[in-house]
Amino acid sequence: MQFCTQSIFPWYAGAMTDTTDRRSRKRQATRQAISNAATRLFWERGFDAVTIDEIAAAADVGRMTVFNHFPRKEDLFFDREAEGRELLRTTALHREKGVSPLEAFRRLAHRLIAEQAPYVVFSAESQAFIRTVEESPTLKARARAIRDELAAEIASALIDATGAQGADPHARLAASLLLAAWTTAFIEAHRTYQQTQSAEAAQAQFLHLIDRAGQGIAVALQGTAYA
Amino acid sequence: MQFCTQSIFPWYAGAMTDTTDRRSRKRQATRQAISNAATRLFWERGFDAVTIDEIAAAADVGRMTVFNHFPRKEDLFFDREAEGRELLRTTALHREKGVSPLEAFRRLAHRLIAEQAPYVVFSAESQAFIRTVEESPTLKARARAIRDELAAEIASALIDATGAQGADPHARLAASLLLAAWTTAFIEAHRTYQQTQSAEAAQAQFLHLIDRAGQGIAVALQGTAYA
DNA sequence: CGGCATTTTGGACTCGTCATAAAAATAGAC
DNA sequence: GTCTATTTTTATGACGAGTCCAAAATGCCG
Repeated sequence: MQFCTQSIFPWYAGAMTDTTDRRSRKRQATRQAISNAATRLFWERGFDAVTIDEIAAAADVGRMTVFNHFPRKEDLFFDREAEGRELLRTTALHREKGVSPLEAFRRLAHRLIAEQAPYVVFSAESQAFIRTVEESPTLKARARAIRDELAAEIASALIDATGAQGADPHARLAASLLLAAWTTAFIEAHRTYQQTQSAEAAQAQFLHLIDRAGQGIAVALQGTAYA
Repeated sequence: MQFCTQSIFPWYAGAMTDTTDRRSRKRQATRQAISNAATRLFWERGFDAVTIDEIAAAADVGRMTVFNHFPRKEDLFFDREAEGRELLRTTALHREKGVSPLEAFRRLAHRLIAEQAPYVVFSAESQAFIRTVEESPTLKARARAIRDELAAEIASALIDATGAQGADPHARLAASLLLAAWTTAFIEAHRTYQQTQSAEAAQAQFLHLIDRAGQGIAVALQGTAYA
């Protein structure tokens, strides 16, 4: 598990790959050791101030082993991409009858908040997480890249979900607006939390912006299969 | 002038800094030489395949001189940030009476298309420009960063333009949605151009998406000073 | 010409990333 | 248990972007 999982979302730790044989278990163990060491160091000194060599040394492992498990340094920090991607895709695909994809995403936001899902938790720890990202140009760049990857995923999911023909530009517009809205809602909610130290206020801000943007995007996508 | 200016928007070349004394002139000359060399090499082999050393050698200049004029390698490619930023800011600030900021941006899009402004030109050359960016992870990352910088600029301009108090989250939501819409419109228009080889079709696609998104964003920002 | 500021330059250094090959650990077959 | 094949780890070396620093070249002005 990586920084964000360990520090912010501890309840997700461990047990995600089948560890049948000893080889897989050992591999997972070293991976874990590397991630733990990286997490601790990042937490102590920030992302950019920690070198791969230090992580390797702290994990008592060769430098190449680190790259073996985590192709990029940023992968030691952001590790929940796949899950988020999957969540978004299933939201678009498996939805109740008569609910538009856009409405499904709006409801997802409300559900995540209601369930206190890790993605939309506002706490001192999540604040530290945000700050760590903000302080590192590398992590900010990666965050932007992930945002675009998620937008592409949503666009593809929208096309798959509706089977719309020739409406790809609209799907990509919808995805782009959706991601922009979610990102902004998330950031602004965190800003609110930082100012008020109230998780409730932050959640309210998040949902307020999601709903506002949702209404607008629905109008923008009027006449398409997505709204 | 850099890659995009020289190759895509040649009519903007030259004459942007006052060259009173010989020192400034020489400095500008070396800067130009570096940029020209970089432009040619990027054009020939793509961005990532060219090293700073090669650029320096081609410009007959020391390696450090390159970094002296262009702090990052990407700055040799993207050089029109400031102008775009200024254009967006003035659009938000100096607009006709009774025209909302959002509507001002919509009209700007139509005006740029009508004037065949460099930003929204669709041609074989602009296509090559896009392709060069797409093929380089570094340039894609920089493009994303610029997008965020422009969004921040718009948000600040919106706040300045309306003098709205305590509505900053809405301003940032508006800016974020606006930039997402423009980016998508631009990309989709280029995609259309690539498929149809018709600049008219591309322009139509661009304006269609801008207008669609514009209507939606107006709804999203209903009740604020921005819509 | 000679002092002064700016610009240019070379060299050494850090860090992330990649390629390669060797070494170590492990699983399976006998 | 031993041998072999596969996987995993490791060391080494290289490359390129970016930074620091001190020295050298260049233009400016008295």
